[in-house]
Amino acid sequence: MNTIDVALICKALSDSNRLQILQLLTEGELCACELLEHFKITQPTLSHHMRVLSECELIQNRKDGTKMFYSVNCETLTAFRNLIGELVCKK
Amino acid sequence: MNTIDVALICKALSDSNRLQILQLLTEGELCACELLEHFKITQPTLSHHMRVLSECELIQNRKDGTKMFYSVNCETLTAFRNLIGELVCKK
DNA sequence: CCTATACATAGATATATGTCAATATATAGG
DNA sequence: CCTATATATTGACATATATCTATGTATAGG
Repeated sequence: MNTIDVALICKALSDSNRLQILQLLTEGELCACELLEHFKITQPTLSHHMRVLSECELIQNRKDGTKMFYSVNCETLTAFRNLIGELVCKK
Repeated sequence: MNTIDVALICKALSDSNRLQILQLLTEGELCACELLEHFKITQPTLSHHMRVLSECELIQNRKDGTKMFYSVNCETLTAFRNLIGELVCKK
């Protein structure tokens, strides 16, 4: 993961709705309909946010019947967390 | 620091130039003219980026003669790093 | 089949953003 | 004072983004 990848993930997390979605998903898998209940946005807007989070590979999805279940992509999140963790103030 | 603050910092770091600026500044204080040498952008564009980084309090500045020296705001960076560090995949 | 549910896509709109050229401001040196 | 250097500000422009309404698609149940 390089600087551009990290910037892309930061962009995905630069919206507070998406940041909260990721926080919710770290607790476990949720379907779009469950996520939607937590926000004051419409279903298409949530769908847009899920796409943004998917495109930078922060989350993955699984279809079950009519429901789409989303979960954290642990590999990407861990790599991102580690790179941000290296931003240490050397004073 | 709440979710909105974290999202604001992520937005500041969603540009790869700004992310690299922060990385450079973690190594120590630099003036704008020194920072400018690292990028293929004009001076006004750099000035704009420094303002964005300043507005979310990721960096601070100090004037010395005609030069403006920038450095990391350790308190903000540490708080941000810790909050991102809490985004752990619970599988 | 028909309908309801869950989700995605398309299109529109207002706003934000990254960039530059041009200009303004401030300071140091002679 | 005048000039050079360093930086900030302004204004313009093209692009991206967050959001909505309307519509399409797929699946489950009767």
